[in-house]
Amino acid sequence: MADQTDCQDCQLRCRPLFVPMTADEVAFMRRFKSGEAVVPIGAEVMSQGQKSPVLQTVLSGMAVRTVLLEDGRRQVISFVFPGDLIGLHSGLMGEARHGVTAVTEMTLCSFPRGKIWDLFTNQPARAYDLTWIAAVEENFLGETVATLGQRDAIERVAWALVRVWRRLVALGMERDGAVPFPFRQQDLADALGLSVVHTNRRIVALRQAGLANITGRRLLMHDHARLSAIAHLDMEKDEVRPIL
Amino acid sequence: MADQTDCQDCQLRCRPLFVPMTADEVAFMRRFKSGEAVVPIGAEVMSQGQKSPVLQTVLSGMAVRTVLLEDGRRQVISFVFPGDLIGLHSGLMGEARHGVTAVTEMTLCSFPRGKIWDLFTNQPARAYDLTWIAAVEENFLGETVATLGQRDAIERVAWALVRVWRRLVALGMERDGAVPFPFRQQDLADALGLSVVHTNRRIVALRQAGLANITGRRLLMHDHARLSAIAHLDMEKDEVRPIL
DNA sequence: ACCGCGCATTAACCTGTGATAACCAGGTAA
DNA sequence: TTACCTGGTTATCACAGGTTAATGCGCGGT
Repeated sequence: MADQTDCQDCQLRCRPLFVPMTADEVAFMRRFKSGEAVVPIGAEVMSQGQKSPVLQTVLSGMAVRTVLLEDGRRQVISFVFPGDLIGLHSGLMGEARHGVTAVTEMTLCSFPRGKIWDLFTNQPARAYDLTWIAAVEENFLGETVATLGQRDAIERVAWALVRVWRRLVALGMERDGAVPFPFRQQDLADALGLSVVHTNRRIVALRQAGLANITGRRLLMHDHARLSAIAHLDMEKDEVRPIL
Repeated sequence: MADQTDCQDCQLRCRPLFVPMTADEVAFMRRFKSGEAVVPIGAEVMSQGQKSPVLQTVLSGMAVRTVLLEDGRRQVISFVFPGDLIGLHSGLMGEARHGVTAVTEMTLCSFPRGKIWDLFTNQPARAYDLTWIAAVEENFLGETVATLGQRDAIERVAWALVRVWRRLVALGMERDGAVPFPFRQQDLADALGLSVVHTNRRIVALRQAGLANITGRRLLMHDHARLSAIAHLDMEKDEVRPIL
């Protein structure tokens, strides 16, 4: 395991996006961590309807959280980025109600499910953070519901692009006005409740308006302010959040 | 405060819908509880954008959780029923991103925000439950996103009615094949991302098909199985959940 | 250098839902 | 009794977005 990241040296958790950990917490996480997993592009990190034996924090790579419907359609619940936690639901409740599929190769930091109780009894601060993470996620889903329920197509697409952009910028992944964008237009469409065709129409419109552009697996942001205005997202600084 | 419910005698938490509490937990909750609040019909339990000094469990009555958009439109994020927790977000993170408005008179069991930390340090089992509650809620919002993103109007309406029905039945509120339904069609429409007019068209269709009927602030369920099929909800037993 | 395949893009056509508006039923205030 | 208000119902018409299908294009494989 010489190639694994020691929590002590973990670059990810030091990003300003995340709440800093105390030395004590880092020490606990090192004991809590059971290993790392590498997931190839396109593979399922977690399958809908199954129990997951682990809780995982994304160290690198991206994924989509999806619900598969009986009739074959799917809904992308959310995009998954480095720092996000996977498996909390299935960890606490029974089986997972959604699946997680990697859209790039990913490395995951694994924590055994059996030790969660240990975390609650011995590390109240970490338990608090875990709840906080769940609350952040719930909050975000609330915004998603509002977007799908009330916004029209251009607004939805703009919203998704700005959300992805801001998150990756906060992670320090921006280079020359662009961030990685490994998602397909089909993923975007499934996330926004639109058809691929119409999603494409709207993306083209944004491109022609000179606001943003998706090309070569990258998202180029030309006018963050105007796009945010279309998305009805204010320009406030994103809040920090805990990381496991 | 002679008219307040003692946690010891609380009928609500004894419903089979909820995970039973140990005597020790009940004792803690009695100390944790700071009082009760009665909210009149139509009043705001919590306002969007404000800090809430308390965490509250609904003892009786119902509400809608809503997000107000700049342009005056609103999205109903979810309906709130007895046993639900209000204020977790604003309790952990800063201010609330959504508001809660009573659609009937409500009684709420209040817990001071300042004691949350106490809960995490001294009652790990209760802290675990709190996280569990957050996860259940998040899970439900995921289902909501899938519904708004992928379902058409009839399916959405059916979904909402079945969800409300099952929850109230689990709470023992069913009488003669009907449960209280204090929400307006406008609330339903705002929850499902439909116009009131179209929501009404679909409700009428369900009524004429003899599946369900909303009348006199009550929901009559005539064919739970068929309505569930339309809503793409399977007939499995609802899981239990913790209550604070 | 050519083939094949997954994605993006465009076009033509169709439909579910929204917007508007008018009307109705029941509750309540005077 | 009347007037008024809230919430539900119905009809008409327009359009955002869905559906289908054909075309283009870049890239890895042979």
